Parts: sequence; C-alpha cells; structure tokens
Amino acid sequence: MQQDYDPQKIETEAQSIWAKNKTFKALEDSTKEKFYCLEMFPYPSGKLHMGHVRNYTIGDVISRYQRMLGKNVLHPMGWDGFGLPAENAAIQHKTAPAAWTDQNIATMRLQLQRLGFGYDWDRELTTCDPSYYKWEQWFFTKLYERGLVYKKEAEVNWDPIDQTVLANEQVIDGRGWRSGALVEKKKIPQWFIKITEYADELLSSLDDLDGWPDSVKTMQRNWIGKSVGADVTFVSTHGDLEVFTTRPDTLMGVTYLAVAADHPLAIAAAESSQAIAQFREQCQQTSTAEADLETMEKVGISLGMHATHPITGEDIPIWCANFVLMSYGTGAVMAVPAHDQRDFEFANKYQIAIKSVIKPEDEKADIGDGAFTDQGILINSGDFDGLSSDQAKQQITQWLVSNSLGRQQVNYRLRDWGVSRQRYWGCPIPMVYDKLGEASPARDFPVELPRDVVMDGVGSPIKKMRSFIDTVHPETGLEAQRETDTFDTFFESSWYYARFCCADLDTAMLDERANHWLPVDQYVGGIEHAVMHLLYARFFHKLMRDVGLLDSDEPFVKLLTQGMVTAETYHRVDQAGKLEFFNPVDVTLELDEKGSPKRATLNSDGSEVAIGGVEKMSKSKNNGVDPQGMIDRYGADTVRLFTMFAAPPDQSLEWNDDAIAGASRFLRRVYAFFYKNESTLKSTPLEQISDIDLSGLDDSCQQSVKEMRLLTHTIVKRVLRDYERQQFNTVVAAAMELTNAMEKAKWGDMQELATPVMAEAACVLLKMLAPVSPHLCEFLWEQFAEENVELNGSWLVLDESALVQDQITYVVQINGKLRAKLSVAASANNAEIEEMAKAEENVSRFLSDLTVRKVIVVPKKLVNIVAN
RNA sequence: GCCGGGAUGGCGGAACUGGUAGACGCGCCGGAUUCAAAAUCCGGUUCCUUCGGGAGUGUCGGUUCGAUUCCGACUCUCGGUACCA
Repeated sequence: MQQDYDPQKIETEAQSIWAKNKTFKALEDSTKEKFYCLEMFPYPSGKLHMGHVRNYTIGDVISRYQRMLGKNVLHPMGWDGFGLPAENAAIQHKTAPAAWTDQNIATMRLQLQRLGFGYDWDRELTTCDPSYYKWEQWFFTKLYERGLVYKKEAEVNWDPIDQTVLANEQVIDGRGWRSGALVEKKKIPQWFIKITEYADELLSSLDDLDGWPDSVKTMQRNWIGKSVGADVTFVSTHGDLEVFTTRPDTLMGVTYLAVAADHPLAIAAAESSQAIAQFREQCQQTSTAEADLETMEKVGISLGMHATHPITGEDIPIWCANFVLMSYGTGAVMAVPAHDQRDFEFANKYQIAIKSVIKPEDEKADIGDGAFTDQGILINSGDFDGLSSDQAKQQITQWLVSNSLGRQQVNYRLRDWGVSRQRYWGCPIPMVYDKLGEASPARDFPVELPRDVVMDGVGSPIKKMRSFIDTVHPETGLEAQRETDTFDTFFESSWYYARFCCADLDTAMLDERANHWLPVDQYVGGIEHAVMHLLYARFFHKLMRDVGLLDSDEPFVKLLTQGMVTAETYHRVDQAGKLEFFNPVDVTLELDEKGSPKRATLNSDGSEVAIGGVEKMSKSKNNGVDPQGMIDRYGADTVRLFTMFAAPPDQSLEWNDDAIAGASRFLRRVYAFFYKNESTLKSTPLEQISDIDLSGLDDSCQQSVKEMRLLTHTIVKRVLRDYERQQFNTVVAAAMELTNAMEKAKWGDMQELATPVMAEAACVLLKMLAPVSPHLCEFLWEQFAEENVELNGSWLVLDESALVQDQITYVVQINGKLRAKLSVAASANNAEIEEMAKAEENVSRFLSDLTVRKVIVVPKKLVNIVAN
C-alpha cells in the first residue's frame, strides 16, 4: 500500500476489473430476488452535466446497495437518441444529426464509464438505431389496427421565414428564435393516439402506486383532470352549439356564449364582417402554449348572432373569444359572469349582462367584488330556486335530458396524444398514402430514416427526398408515398425500460424476459418529468399489456424524483433578435455588497452579458456544468461523494463546486487511516463483532470500547435508516463522523480489544461508503479483508446491545427554555428525574421566585418545568 | 393564469412521531508545522449582549407546557403547463 491516495490509479484498475469480470452483467436468475433499477436515460447532448452525474450517482448508489442486500440487480443504460438539439447542431456545424449524435454518445459513454457506474453495458440501446425503433413502428401499426390511432388537424407554430414548424421553446416573445419572424398558428393534419380512452385507468391506478411521491400522483391526477358535468345544447338558427359545463347549477345565469376563433360560426360571421375577420386573424398570431394563452389579455368580439337558452328560451348573444380553443371540447363555452371570474371580467369589459343565480348558504358571507364562484343556494332560477348547488346540478341536468337538450357528461382535461412531428431527426411514422391520400400502415420494418442528409434549416430533408417518399402500397402494390412526419420523441422514451430486458432480441419487440424483470423496482429521474414522460410511459405499459406483450399494469413500482440541478444562465440578444447563451464557466460574475449578482462579463472579450436567472441545466440554455475537470482533478469517487453530500436527492440544487475539495480531503483521510493502521488492521479479519466479553478488563478499557462501539452502532442505525429512506447526504455525513471518531478513539486504552473494535469500525465504514465511493472501498477491502470474503457479500448488522447506555443526558427546560443538562442513571424513574432537575444549581436559581405549575418529563429526552 | 415543490448561520445542508435549532462539510478567524508557501494537524465560528441573558428556521397570525415540524393567510423562488428533454 503506497502512502498517498491516488484515485486515478485505484479507479482505472477497479474499472478494468469490473469490465473484465463483467461484474454488472445481469442474468435472469430465479433463485435470487430480482431488483430492476433504472435511471432516466440521457439525451446525448454533448457531454455529461452535473444533473446527469447526480441522477446516475443516485441510481448507482441504490443499485450497489441492493446488490449488497443480496439481490440480483439489473441496472442498464442507453440513449434517447432522437431529438431537436441534434437538428440545431447539424444546421450550426453543417453535419448530419446522426454523426453528431453518435459522437456525443461515444463521449458520454466514456464519461459514464469513468464515473464507475455499474451498468450492464451488454444491454445498451440507442433509440435512433433502426433495431430499436422498428419495434415501435410495428407497435404503432398494432395500435392502428386496434382503432387507437387517428388523424386530425391540429395547430402548430409556423415560422413564415424559415418555412418550418417551431417547438414552443423556439418561440420567444411571439417570434421565431432563429429568424425573428412573427410566428403564426397553422393547422396541419397530424396523427393522434387515444390516450383519453385510458384516462380512467391512468387515473384510478395511481391509487395503487404506493412507491410514488404524492406530489407526482397529484400532478398526474390534475393533469388528467376528470370532471363530471353536463353537455348543454343551445339551439341557434346558425347551427346548434353544444357546450360542456361542470356547473349546470349556474345554467340560469348564462348571459353569453363564446366560441373559438376557428369555430364554424366565427368563420361564417367573418365572411360578412371585416372586424370579425380581422379579429380572427389577430387570434392566429398567438402562441399555442397554455401558459401564454392563460395569461394573455382576454379579448373578444360579438358575432351578432344569438342562440336560445334551453330553459328560459331567451336570446343569448354569441361572442368569439381568444381564450376559447377549438382543440378543447367543442370549441364553445357557456359564460356565467356572476359565478366565474374570467367570465365576469370579460362581461365587465364588454358590458355584457351579469345575472346572479347562486347565493351563499351563509347569508352573512361577504361575497365581495367579482364573481361568487363557490357552491350555494339557487336564486333567480325559476322552478329551481331554493335548491342547493348539488341538487340543482342533478335536477337541471335531468330537465335537459328529458327535453333532449343535454346530458350528463364526464370530461377530461387530458387530450389525445398528438404524436406527429414535422421534423427529420425522429422515428418515421410507418404509414403510407395511396394516390387518393388514403392512409394505410406500413408492413415492413424498419421504415428506415436516411442518415446521410444535409440540414439547411428549412424543413425536414426527408420531406423532399423522393428515394424516401416513393414506395409501393403494402396492400395493392401500386405507387404510394410515405408519411414524412416523425414521432414525438416521447414515443421512444415510453417503452425503453421494457426493451432493456431483452435489448438483443431481433424477432420481437419483447419476450418473456420482460415479464421476469418488470415492473422496474426503482425508477430515478428528474421531477421535470413528473407528468408527461411518466404518464406516457404508464400509458404505453398498459397498451403493451393489452397487445399481449406484458402481464403487469404499471411500469414503475417505486419512483424517486430527483431535484433539478440548476445554474445561472447568461445570454445576449443580437441585432436580429436572436438569443445566444453563454456557459457559466465562460462568464465572470461580479457581486454587490449583499452578495447578489450585479454584473456579468464574458471572459473571452470582457463584454457584458445579461443574467438570465437560475434554471435547470440544459443544452438550450448552455448552463450545464461539465464534470470532466473535477473527475480529472479529484477522481470519480470524490465527484460521486460530493454530489451525494451536497443535498438530499429530491431537493433542487443550485450548482456550486466550492466544497469539492472537502470531499476529496475526506477520502484522503479514510485512505490515510488505513495506511496508518495497516499492521493492526491486517492482523485481524475486517468484520463486525458478533460477541464481545468485557469481563476482567479495567474501567478505562471497558469505557473506551463501549464508547467506540456505541458510536459505531449509532451510526449503523442511522445509516440503515438513511439508505432505506434514500437520504444519501446524511449517509456521507455519518461516514465523516465515524472517520472523525476513528481518528480520535483511545485505541491504546482498549488493550487487546483495540484490534477487533477497530476492524469493526473499519468494516462498517467501508460497507456504508461502498455504494457511494466504490473504487476506494473495494481497493481497501482487497488490501485488508480476508481472501474470498467480498465487500458486497453482506450488509451492515446492527448490534442493539452496543446502544445500551447506563447514563442518559436529560435536557432541563423552564417554560421551554434550556437551563441545564443532567446526566441521569437509565434506571431512574420520573419522580427521581424531576427532583434531580429541580435540584440542579442553575435550575433552582431560576425557580427561586417562581411557582412551579407543572412538570413534563419526556422519557430519555427532557424535563420541562412550567412555572410563573 | 393553473398544477406541484422549496425557503433554516457568510454558503451547502442536519434535526426520527411536536421535545437541546444549526449535525456533517465549505468558507472565515486563531494556532502548530515550514526559511516561506502549499498540503496537513489542533482550536474557534447563528446574531445581539451590560456576559445575567435575550433574539432567532421567508412574512403575519393560530394551536401547544413546548413548533423548523401541525393549522390559516401571504411573499419570494424553482419545476411543469401538452412540439426542449
């Protein structure tokens, strides 16, 4: 053993042994309990950033911990290969997205290996590889056969200069990020999958996901947004309007109807009105993002049309409003300004009547300004007056049903999944069109995406590539054209977890191995995926089950949502209005006296850049911090330890690497302890003590042995709990405390027991730290443990007898304020403890001019004396 | 806007089921070692203080013998918001 800790040497040796022995290869073995641990696979964006390191270290710590518990662990890794950044990079660097992606995967794979993550690399998969995506093409056609796929028109962001569809994140303040052009909404035909048919199951089976955080389940419930209400028909000479409402009890308070700008009624009205046509055009120039739609100013225009109120028969004016969307429900809503805040504001703005039909149950309640949106008692509602909201909902709906003017209806916020993307770098949608434009599913897979293309920034290259487009019809054999849209990349990430079970399979999408490993026992990933990715993956799992590929109902038993790693963003806007982002490492930040950021300048030329705020590390904001420099300087074990120590896994973390030197210092101290005590530790097996006899030893010996063992096992107890609750920062803190204690322990006083007690502490330290910093721990284990005894062979064992204390420290409070500490024999009863507390010098001083009213004794903790 | 989180010393964070607020680490201060520095080691480090003590976990209020922890209202902040992944 050399004197200095050399992480680079230790780590490369350990990694080559793992690679040679295929230590992490997972085989289906029914004699051992299986454990499938999975982290969300990365988009190959270039290099790893600290968000990846955190995510994958958490997963690796859990995997190695489970392995030490004796389970058969599957821990795979792969690449979410398709996506938008590859196209942007290809345009910028004049390469093909495929080449850029391959390059990034090679770089990032090396980084993952250098970090020592224990993956079964034989199962590696890449979603942009035809051997992967051909199965989702096949699967899509199965869904098509089952009637779960359909085509309809949907809006996209259209950049009229670049002649291309933009993603929401590429639209900044209503303009295209590259061209600066005002973005327009455009309707194009797109493929949809009927996720709404599974809405009820996706909602109800959330109740069974005990291993998921409540916050994620709540977000998914709210996203699905099941609401019970009524469809109501408003008859009109221009065409009947059907609207959905969750508040049929307020039906008598309807004072106008509002339709979307694209509603047939609005289109018809625009033909005879310049103003309405202009208004419709204005509505074309808004964003498609919900956040924008909800926060924009609510505007509208009267269509000059009327519909008949189903109950009163009154004329109700029809308006066109920018907040009603054609894609939600029927594209028309009924407005009750007295009882809905948005309707209220709109009515006030355009001087539309407001009719109050619900009063609070409590007469005295202050309804204040604005709409009264609570439930209550009906008024001004004719025959329905006096009913409660709940009664009225039923009775009004019933009235509508019996008059054929409506029905009870369940509505979901969840919309069908639009899977078409007008992009090149994605999985081709396996459909072909005949001469009449009729679509049929392809029969041969993969429908391969040409890799050798040039990106010019104007549309997708395959949209004008005859060799790709022209094909023969799978049924008729006649000339046909391929679909040139590609899948949403959430498609690939919705089933990769299943494919890892049988990544080498080339005759089917999945085989029986999927049922062996699934469901995933532990899934680890960023909280930003709480709804969309996790909902799509749950949906896909149920689809795969219903197609007969799987037995289980849910993909992920336990979910750990890792908090975001965030960092400051810096950007500059050029003359064309384009945004350019700069990496934090290339920027110098000046702080004001309070320590908040004042000014940021670019290191290269000293020019000022704007401080954009703290955001999650991402390619698009260029604020990802590359761990490579830290790995080179301190080694993987230090980077892993530091990342785990920085914060608990589920908490978000603003990146700051000031403290990494401390993590490195700690591992050097661990190494130094073994080096210093080499001969002692080599003279005995590195194991926990199963039986200890203190009789016949002197007091100071007994005491120092008891102290060290009390501390060791206090830490064992904490660590057992912390691994179970996945709070790894306190595991690291506990390892530091144990190391501190080992350095300070009175080994000399322990006489012949020094060796087994030290061996026990050393054993505990290496085992508890092994999942976090495995290279060093395995190295030290190799050096000091008995031959054929593996570090991973067993887990920590708590010795309750080591925790028994004969003296307990009590805290004495007076009126809740700490006044003294008291060492009490463990055998003392409450009355004795109370007397001792009152007798304590500082306590009696405080009590001298007070009357004791009450004394609370909390066993083994404290005494609180209430006095005045 | 809506949905879900978060806020504790100079900084990252700890505190089990309502029971000593600040574990562990960073930084800083002092000391040892060194020709000197780095590294390392030892000690101190919430704030105020008349050195008795007092205040203190985003803000305001409540429950309790006792609240970082439970309840109500709010502020700021992060994530998502259906074409970033």
